[in-house]
Amino acid sequence: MENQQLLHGGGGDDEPSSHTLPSSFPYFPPVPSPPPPPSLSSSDDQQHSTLIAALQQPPSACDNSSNSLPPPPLLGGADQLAAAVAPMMLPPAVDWQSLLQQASLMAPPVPALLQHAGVQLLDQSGENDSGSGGGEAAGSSGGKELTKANKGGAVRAGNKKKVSRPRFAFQTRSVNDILDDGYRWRKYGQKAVKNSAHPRSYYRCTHHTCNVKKQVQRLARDTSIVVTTYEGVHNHPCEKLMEVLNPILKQLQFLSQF
DNA sequence: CGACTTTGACCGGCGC
DNA sequence: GCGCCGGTCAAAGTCG
Repeated sequence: MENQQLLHGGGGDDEPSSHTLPSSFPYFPPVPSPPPPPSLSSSDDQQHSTLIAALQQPPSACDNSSNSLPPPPLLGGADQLAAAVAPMMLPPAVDWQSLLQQASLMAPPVPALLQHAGVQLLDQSGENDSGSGGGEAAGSSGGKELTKANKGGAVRAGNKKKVSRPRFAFQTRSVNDILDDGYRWRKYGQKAVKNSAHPRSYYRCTHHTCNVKKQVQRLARDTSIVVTTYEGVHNHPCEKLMEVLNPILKQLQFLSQF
């Protein structure tokens, strides 16, 4: 698991549904020269042959949870930030705490830092709905007040059509299903998926104002590969990230006084 | 006791 | 119209 890899590949019938992410997808910070889009091959064989992009980040201090997956994104971000900032003399007036909080809000750790790590996301999707980002909080308001008659698919129907939200997926090679991305998730469902011996699990961010969801599923053909699909944008900072960064921030603030 | 997981049921979308 | 499928709900169970 230490050699967990982040993989990239095209869509397949045994993978979570996914689509090409529009360039305007707000999840990611601007990237100077975006990597070529994943070649979405319809061929199942080719699909696996496109698995690439081994993660080059060191294991994360942020990864202290039950699962052994390094949350590369988080750590990479923290490390990179510290490495970039530490050598500089910092003006004491800078509010690093709020800066990082903003950064955390604007660029959720997983996708953004994956890109920092040189990893191509396997599969990014999101038919830009107008409510990405801030819209997530609004979207969460309707969910809890569903009557029994409205449960299930009625949620989507109630919001007009199928409400598309920012989505992206990536593959990791790991024995653990759950990728510790620094956020807290609550499992709310599990379904057997057609053509796959492994069920798909559904998780929701436990933050009360956040309605981000993710799906976790193993590939049918290569059970060592876990496909994680995120849907939505966190509207709150990553708790674990802030935990990791707080000591660094304090040091930086201290050093910046000289 | 609260937070979380499990699991069967329910619902809408979609293809035939 | 019907049946399959994916996604979600919520009660019951589990855990710390």
